[in-house]
Amino acid sequence: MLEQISTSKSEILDAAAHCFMTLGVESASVDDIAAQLGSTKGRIYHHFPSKGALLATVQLRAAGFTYRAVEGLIDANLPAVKSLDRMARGHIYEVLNSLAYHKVILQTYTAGTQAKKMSRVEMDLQEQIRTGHRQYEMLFRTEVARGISEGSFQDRNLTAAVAGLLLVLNSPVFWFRPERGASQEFIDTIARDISSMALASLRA
Amino acid sequence: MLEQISTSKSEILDAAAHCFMTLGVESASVDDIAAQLGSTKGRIYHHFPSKGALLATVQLRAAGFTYRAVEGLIDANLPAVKSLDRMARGHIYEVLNSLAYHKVILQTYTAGTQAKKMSRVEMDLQEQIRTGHRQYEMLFRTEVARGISEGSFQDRNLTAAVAGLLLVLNSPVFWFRPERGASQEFIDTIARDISSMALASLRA
Amino acid sequence: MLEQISTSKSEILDAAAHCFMTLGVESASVDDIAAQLGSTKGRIYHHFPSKGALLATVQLRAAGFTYRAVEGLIDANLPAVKSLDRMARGHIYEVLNSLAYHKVILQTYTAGTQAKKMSRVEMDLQEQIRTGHRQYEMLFRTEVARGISEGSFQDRNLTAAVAGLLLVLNSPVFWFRPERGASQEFIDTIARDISSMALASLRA
Amino acid sequence: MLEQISTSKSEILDAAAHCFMTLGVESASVDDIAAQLGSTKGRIYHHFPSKGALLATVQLRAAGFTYRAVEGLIDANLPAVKSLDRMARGHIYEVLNSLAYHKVILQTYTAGTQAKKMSRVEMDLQEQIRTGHRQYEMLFRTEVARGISEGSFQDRNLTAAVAGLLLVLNSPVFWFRPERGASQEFIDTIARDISSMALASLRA
DNA sequence: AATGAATGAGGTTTCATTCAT
DNA sequence: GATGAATGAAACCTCATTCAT
Repeated sequence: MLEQISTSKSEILDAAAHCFMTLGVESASVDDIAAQLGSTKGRIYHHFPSKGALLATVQLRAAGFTYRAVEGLIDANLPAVKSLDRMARGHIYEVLNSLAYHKVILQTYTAGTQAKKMSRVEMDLQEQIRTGHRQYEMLFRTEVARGISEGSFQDRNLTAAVAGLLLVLNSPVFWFRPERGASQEFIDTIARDISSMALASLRA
Repeated sequence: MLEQISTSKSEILDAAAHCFMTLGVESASVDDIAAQLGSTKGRIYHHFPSKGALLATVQLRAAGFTYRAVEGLIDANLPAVKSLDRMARGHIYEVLNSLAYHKVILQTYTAGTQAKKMSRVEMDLQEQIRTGHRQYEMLFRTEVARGISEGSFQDRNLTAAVAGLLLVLNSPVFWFRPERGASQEFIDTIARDISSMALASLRA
Repeated sequence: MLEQISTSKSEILDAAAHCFMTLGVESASVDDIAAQLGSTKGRIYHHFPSKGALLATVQLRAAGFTYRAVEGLIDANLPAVKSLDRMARGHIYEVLNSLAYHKVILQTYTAGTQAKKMSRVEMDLQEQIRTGHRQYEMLFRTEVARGISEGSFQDRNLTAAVAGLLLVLNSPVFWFRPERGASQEFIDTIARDISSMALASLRA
Repeated sequence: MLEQISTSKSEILDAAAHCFMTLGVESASVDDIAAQLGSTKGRIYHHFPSKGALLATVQLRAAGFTYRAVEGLIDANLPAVKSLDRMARGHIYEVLNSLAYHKVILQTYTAGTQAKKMSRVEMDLQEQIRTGHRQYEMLFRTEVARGISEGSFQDRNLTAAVAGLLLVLNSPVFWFRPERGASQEFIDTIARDISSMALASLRA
């Protein structure tokens, strides 16, 4: 899961994420991404077999970012509410930090469901993405379940509860504008408030 | 603001909303919409000057749906929590009822912000949409503010609180599948639970 | 040749000439002409079977304008140079007077030669136009020939000489801007100078 | 101003000029040009951003042809009449030599003036064209002015005189048919006669 | 590793024309 | 006499992709 990625590839992924974010996944052309890179399409096609594969790799990377950021924050010795608060804030910081990537994920979530034809490579990547997403969700699922059994949270359908939780944690993706130059203080406030709202929605 | 819309135009809007929802706003072609209508592109272009204008009109309609549904449910005589609960449920019912339209709104929210070139007409429509959105948000903002002053809600940044609230209320758009034939009972459960979670997230 | 034309038809022809002039024959759409008229395409198609027929009728009218204006100015009793000067000025005044129509003629002259398929009606009209044009040219041809035999003009190929003469007489069509509001005095100057240059080019 | 143009680009320009000439600027489709090239539209759009830009480049090239041909023929040591005669003949030879290009120029001169919406690139090219045209006109303007001061030409409005002069020099564009295989002798005759007529029209 | 030329499929849009009313 | 809806052909343009270098 932690593939080594070359500098050139990494640059391409950053440029792609930026373009997908600013122009939209569908509107951004491979030429746009090349222009952002300051080179030509050829470079991109040398490293990625198709636009779809490039997109999928961006999504995979985004998933990896939050997974690695949150994984280490889980603390089974703390009450679930405390542990989840750490995770929630970690998630939010990471989202704000690699916003372009997470905007891309969001778009693919909301886009049409009726799949267009995909190559084999793209289907494999999509499967990896789904697996990663399930694993990430499981991190939260476990802690929410613990919170319920500890009596801190209302005993609701786990799937719905976790979905709602993650939705709120991702909410800055909808409205945060990094180009306006947010202060660290502002970011801290956001992380604290959103985490607090998200946990409040679960409370008994 | 409540323009009369001809039957033919209305049919086109429904078909467009359906296609935008199932295929995605960008992927759905004008031909797809025409096929859904069982007629030709020409019919669409006779009534709408561009795909962008058609999309904007769909969005405007979606906004009108929830506005009209919720507007009448506000009750300033009730405690804010009660009034907001009525509004929240009304919103959810309307969203589930005209799901295609709201899926479209969601997509345009998450897509790229860096405008591609728009015609005059499209810019005017976008301005109308923004205005309508602000007005709708204001309905909730007022009641949330009242709830805070009544002491029922935590005193948080209003903008963030309302944004979070509406996001949760719109969450079914992400996962609800009407094609699976939801029972009225199920719909009632959804409306109740989501409304409850949304209000819980605001509570002091 | 002097068909009676109804008021409605005449209005349509004026609107068409105006649009053809300002937008170009190809760029001007039937809708543009209808808009200029303040009515809809239907009105145009009620009176003219096709855009091509409408164009041809405009051209025919333009030809008629100059023919009728110049015809009566010929004076076989005067020296050819004098007679031609009267004709030349008459032509220029008429061109400036119905500029839109003459701009249209010019465009069809310069456009591509490889005909697109024409309906029967259009071919008939085109034939009428060619006939009219030949007749009009003949008016000048006769007088130029007389001028040569009188020794006032250089003995050159008649066709080339008349073509050159008419080209110069039509030259204001290329650059005259009626919207700048030319004074009668300016118009008189133009008519005199151009006529003088045109005749000078023939002189022995 | 003398940009180097690749072979492929040059081929495209020739094909475009040919199609614009034979079919008319508006009637000729990009597909027609591609067919003339024996390749696909894609090739054209790889080199030129739009049909308008392609057209403008053709015009620019045409302007360059005559400018370079005539520039070196000016001889301030000769009487203006002689110098202008050299220029006039040079212009005519060049026009006959690159007739397709000059037919295109003519068409754009006579077409509608009310601009349809143009991209930035096209507007820049149009500006270059206008500048080039003014410079070319200036070459003749200077010599005509000299001719007037030398007493060889009638003292008329310079703008009108030069416009008339150039119109006559361009007149073969209206009627010359290269496909009929003109002999060198015929071409020489044309150049001599037209030059003589054009200068005659200026004479005192 | 990267470029630049070229392709072809598919997209949006325009527009002359027909037709029921 | 005139309108408004609808059509279908054809236009311009975009863009993911391939390939020779």
